[in-house]
Amino acid sequence: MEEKTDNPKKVLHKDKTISVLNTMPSNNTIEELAQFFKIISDTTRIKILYTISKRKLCVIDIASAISMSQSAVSHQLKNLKISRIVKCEKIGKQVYYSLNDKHVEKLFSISLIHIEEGKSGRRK
Amino acid sequence: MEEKTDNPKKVLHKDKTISVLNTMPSNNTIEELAQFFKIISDTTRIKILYTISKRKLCVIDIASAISMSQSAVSHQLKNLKISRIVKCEKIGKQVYYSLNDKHVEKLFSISLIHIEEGKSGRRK
DNA sequence: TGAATATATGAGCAATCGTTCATATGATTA
DNA sequence: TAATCATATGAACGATTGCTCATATATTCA
Repeated sequence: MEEKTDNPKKVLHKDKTISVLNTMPSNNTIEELAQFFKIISDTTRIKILYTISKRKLCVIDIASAISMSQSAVSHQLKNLKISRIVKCEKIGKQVYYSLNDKHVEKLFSISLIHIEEGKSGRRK
Repeated sequence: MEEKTDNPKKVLHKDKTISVLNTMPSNNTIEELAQFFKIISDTTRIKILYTISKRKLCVIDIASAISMSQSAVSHQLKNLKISRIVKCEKIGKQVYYSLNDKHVEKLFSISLIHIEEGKSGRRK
């Protein structure tokens, strides 16, 4: 599961490619990076994160705010919780969810800048 | 394709959920955010981005550096190019790819911090 | 205790994704 | 021009994902 096809074939610039490997994180770290971006790459989860970014909310309020079913939201909250991006707190019958990671909002704002720049650069 | 199931059911705290909607980006923007995170949520693409982060490289050098087939890398470079995260420059037979987005490296470093913090918080 | 409410979860299904394989395209060189 | 090299691409296939539906669990309240 480490390396896929061992397919070295040819290298045009061996010296360059070797030096690149020094800055490359370990396979394990790359896998964690990918996993983290995957969790914030779904529109439902992004909406959930925005919804609870200001204050903690219970599941049906989140579902109502983003017009998704309770079940769908609950499933995604579970994923977000496993990834330690949200935390929850049970009060009576309700479970209140809130952000557990101060980095997510920063990632969103940086990425929105990226998106906006892409738009202005794409004008014809 | 805009709203999925229109399933309002009940709202426990209507005042809270309404105020949340003010900070929520448009559906279109959310979709673009999701698309952007999706493109950097694959290990092959992350490795490619790290590989070309220092200097531009041609396809087979990238493939060699990350031990993936030329075809797989070429397919993913196409995706990265469509998303405007990399740019390319043809010189003779080779096509040299490089980063087109200064934000990606920042996202990686912030995310690595998130991952590291997660690890230290998880100790028992 | 029983009904109602809030949340969680398993199964199933359609859609998306990333790879391989085969081959096409485009550029250089003998 | 023919052979070779670098890259791109379409089809196919397996794996993953996110939803719905039905139902389980847990808490409150009458």
